[in-house]
Amino acid sequence: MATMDKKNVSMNDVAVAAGVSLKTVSRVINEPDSVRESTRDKVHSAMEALGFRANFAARSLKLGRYGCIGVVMFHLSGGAVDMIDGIADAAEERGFALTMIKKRAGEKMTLAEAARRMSQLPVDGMIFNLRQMVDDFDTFEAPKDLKTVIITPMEHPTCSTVSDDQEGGARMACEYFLNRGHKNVYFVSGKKESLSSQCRMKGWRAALEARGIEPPGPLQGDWNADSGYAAGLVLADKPDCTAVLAANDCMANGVMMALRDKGLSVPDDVSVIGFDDELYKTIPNSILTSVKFRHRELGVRALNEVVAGLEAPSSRSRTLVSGVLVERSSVKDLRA
Amino acid sequence: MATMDKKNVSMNDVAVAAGVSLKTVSRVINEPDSVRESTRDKVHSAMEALGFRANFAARSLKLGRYGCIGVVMFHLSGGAVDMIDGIADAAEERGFALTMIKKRAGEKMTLAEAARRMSQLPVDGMIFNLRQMVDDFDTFEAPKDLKTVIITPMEHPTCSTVSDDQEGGARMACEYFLNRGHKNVYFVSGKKESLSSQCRMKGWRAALEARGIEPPGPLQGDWNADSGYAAGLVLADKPDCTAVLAANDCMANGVMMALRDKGLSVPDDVSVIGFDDELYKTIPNSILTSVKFRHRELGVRALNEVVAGLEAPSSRSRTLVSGVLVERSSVKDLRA
DNA sequence: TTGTGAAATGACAACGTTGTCATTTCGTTA
DNA sequence: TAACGAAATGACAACGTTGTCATTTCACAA
Repeated sequence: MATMDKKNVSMNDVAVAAGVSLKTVSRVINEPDSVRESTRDKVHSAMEALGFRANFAARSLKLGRYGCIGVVMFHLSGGAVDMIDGIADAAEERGFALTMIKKRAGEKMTLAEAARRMSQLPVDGMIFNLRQMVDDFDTFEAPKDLKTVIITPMEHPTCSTVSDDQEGGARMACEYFLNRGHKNVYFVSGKKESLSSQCRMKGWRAALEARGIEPPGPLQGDWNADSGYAAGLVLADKPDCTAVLAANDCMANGVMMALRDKGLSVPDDVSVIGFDDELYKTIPNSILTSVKFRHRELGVRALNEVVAGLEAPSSRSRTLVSGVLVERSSVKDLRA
Repeated sequence: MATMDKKNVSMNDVAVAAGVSLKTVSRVINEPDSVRESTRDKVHSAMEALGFRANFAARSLKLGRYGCIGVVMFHLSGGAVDMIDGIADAAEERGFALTMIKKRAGEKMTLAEAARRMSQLPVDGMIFNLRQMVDDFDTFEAPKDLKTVIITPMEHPTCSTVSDDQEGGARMACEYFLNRGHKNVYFVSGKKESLSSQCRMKGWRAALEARGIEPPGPLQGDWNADSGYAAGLVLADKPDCTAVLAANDCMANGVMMALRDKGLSVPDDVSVIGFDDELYKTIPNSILTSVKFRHRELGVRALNEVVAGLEAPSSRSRTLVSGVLVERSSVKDLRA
């Protein structure tokens, strides 16, 4: 059979089969309006019959671009799904595909290393998803011809960055407490090395200090419910504790369970706010008020920033995506 | 400056700068041992000085392969993170990068459509992550030159498939109940259109029927805790209900909360098993026994299957990754 | 019919690599 | 020193597209 003769069908094969020139086949694909309808049909039939598929490599070589955005996942956690979702949807919409690589578990990857690997791949620009500190963060310089956007709460000297406003979210939650008559707010942190946890803590601290309140020592957690429970047991014994901000919903739930086990009621005795708004998925009739970040939106913004910067890779911007306070009934208004 | 003269530095530029031929530069990159050390050093310095980076398109064009595996996410849910993690790690290890596209929300994507889009991208093979039914599943034929692996519980006539053994996991959980003296097992399902839910239900049914037990009508849930709670309220009124299998942990938790609110104790009055083993993250001191699937392993297997099939795209295999029962204390042994 | 300008098509080079094969250089031995 | 084989290097074509520019075909008016 004719189709078995060659491994790959090229435009030339199609051209011969259709009795036209190579260039005409190219035109049928890239500027169909410029070729007569009868010719177009011939070419289309030939493509169909031979099973032609344009060669990505040749095309990119000629065009000098790939139509792909690189994504480096330094960290792949729960919220990452929504972010990838946002990145992928936005990419799709703008006609880009994603090329992804990941830091291996245990491996220590620097920004420079990530950039080096990415620049061997078919990408026009790249996004780094960076949730922890990395050695060469401040000294890193992105390749001059490859627009680079870093998703991180820290500011970078030369690259564009995009981030949730974690600090602002924490501040918002704190002020929510304070505006309802609470005199102080305790804080349960996530893992020490997590930038999210650090930012949330920073916002909490700032909000209290802005009102002249000395922040009490934060309690160290590890994101999971058990560590929240342990913190809750400690907090239950503090008479001045009327408000607790936990760095995520799981720990907030742990805190609430501990308080309950100690005979205290939420929100009547102690008010609680968490982060990420995901407890309702697991707990029926959940009452937990929570700060929710729009991970999807974050991804969309990051991708748009890359695409916008393709022509001017050295441009630099900083985008913050605000959080939202999802109100339920875990906070008591003490003024009432 | 010399570095500003050209947009992209080619091997030719390096060759001229180093005073060697184009081919020698190529050799320094691909077979360094075949070039004298002094020459190698000259070339390396030149590459450094000019900031040379090999052109992916040209290289792929010549080699006829990309070193990339395509991933199509028809569905991007919680467990997907671990799976992507597995795929990415395995890819990394074998020297492949990932090229990813995603079905847009609301868009209706068929396998043929996904294959068509992927074959325009730089990929040597592809993985479809398919968690719901799709119109052309049975009629789909993968491109002959592009190894295709589908992650799905259904068998496919021509493509290789990889899946968790969801049915087996459900059977295992059921038998766990039955072996401990339970005479019947109730089932709370996930969303109707989910293949996971359907498979889990099928396994539950099979396990009961194998012992000559008529399965009671399943209760319809939607994966979230509230639907589990509703189911739990119904089950609390059934005197013969001693064992409940919920299609995920969130609903299992809902069931347990409802039972408790109705004055029943878990496991003393009713035993419960869930799926996914994630409740411990959210609930302190969680007692829920759960069937856990190894999503990461699933991803690894899928990638390995693609890579193994690169040379023989039409080969076909079926891989099942077994689940694990994580025992806690939510099941009572009635024989004791 | 012929002439005209616009529309349609084609020939050829170029993108930056790697494979093939020829040539040069080198270290050794006669 | 000459001759030799092995090691190192180079010249050139090829991969499958798209851009440039030249050529052919067409519809229409004279």
